[in-house]
Amino acid sequence: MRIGELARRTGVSTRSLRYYEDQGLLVPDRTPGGQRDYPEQAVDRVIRIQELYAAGLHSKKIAELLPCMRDADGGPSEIATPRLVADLITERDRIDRKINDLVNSREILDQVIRTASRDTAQPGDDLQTPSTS
Amino acid sequence: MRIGELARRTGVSTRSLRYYEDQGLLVPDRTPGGQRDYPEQAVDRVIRIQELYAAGLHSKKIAELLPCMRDADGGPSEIATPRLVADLITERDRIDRKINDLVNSREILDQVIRTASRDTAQPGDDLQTPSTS
DNA sequence: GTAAAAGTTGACATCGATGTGAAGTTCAAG
DNA sequence: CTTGAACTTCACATCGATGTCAACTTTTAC
Repeated sequence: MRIGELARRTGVSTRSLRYYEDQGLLVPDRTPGGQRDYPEQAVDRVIRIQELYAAGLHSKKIAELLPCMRDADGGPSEIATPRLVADLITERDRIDRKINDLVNSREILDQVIRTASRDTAQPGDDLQTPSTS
Repeated sequence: MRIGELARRTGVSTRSLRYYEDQGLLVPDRTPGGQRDYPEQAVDRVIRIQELYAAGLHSKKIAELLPCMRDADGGPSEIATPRLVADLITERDRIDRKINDLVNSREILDQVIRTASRDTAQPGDDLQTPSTS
């Protein structure tokens, strides 16, 4: 498929898709005319890339990581080098800390919300507060 | 206390502390000579500010939020306006999504780590993988 | 009083994914 | 063949907290 369709189907801008190529994350074939031609499998990959970006990984680390992940089409996945594994463990720890921070901040926010909701509640207000789970 | 001590005690750079003042997050008194003079309570506040930054809130939102939080010294906390509460609920939802994303990514990372550890394990390697909790 | 340490303001730099706009090319449909 | 949509490359802009450097002032210690 061409870049426009991939963008539509993943919700990622064409600008970003080209950037991913630049970073070596997703290198498509080219049509005779020079346009990008992505395989069906690119959709999943783009989504995975976005997830890893969301986790705070940088392009370079993602580029190293991707070949070590089993693709949906089951290509042979490379084995991470000890060097990469060490990096990933560092990242995992960072993510763990981040999750803890977020849970903590969420609690803080929620407390303010609950306080305000209690103190300003009007008859008919919905008093439900979503559970933390 | 002066800015250097506050920086040392919170682990936040003096640059950032001045920036917080600029954003109206933490406005200290001044000594006759013009130097910043922070109350003891500033330590807690700086930490809280950092937590909120870590949660992805921007200065402006934090500035609105801070007066609504009960201080350690128990000053009277303002009640959040309905407008702010709506914003905070949006932020809380965003944080919830972010937490879910992170947990997901953590799992992905962990899988690669576990796979590599299994496939490259040497006699004597520590096979423990920290639990997700 | 003098020097060093710590403070002040102001300006400019950084990082990295993404937005945006220009100028030109390819593709698809009439 | 022609037209417009979709694509190409290239360049520059953005956002926001923080780093960094310069020139100057205040505080502290001797």
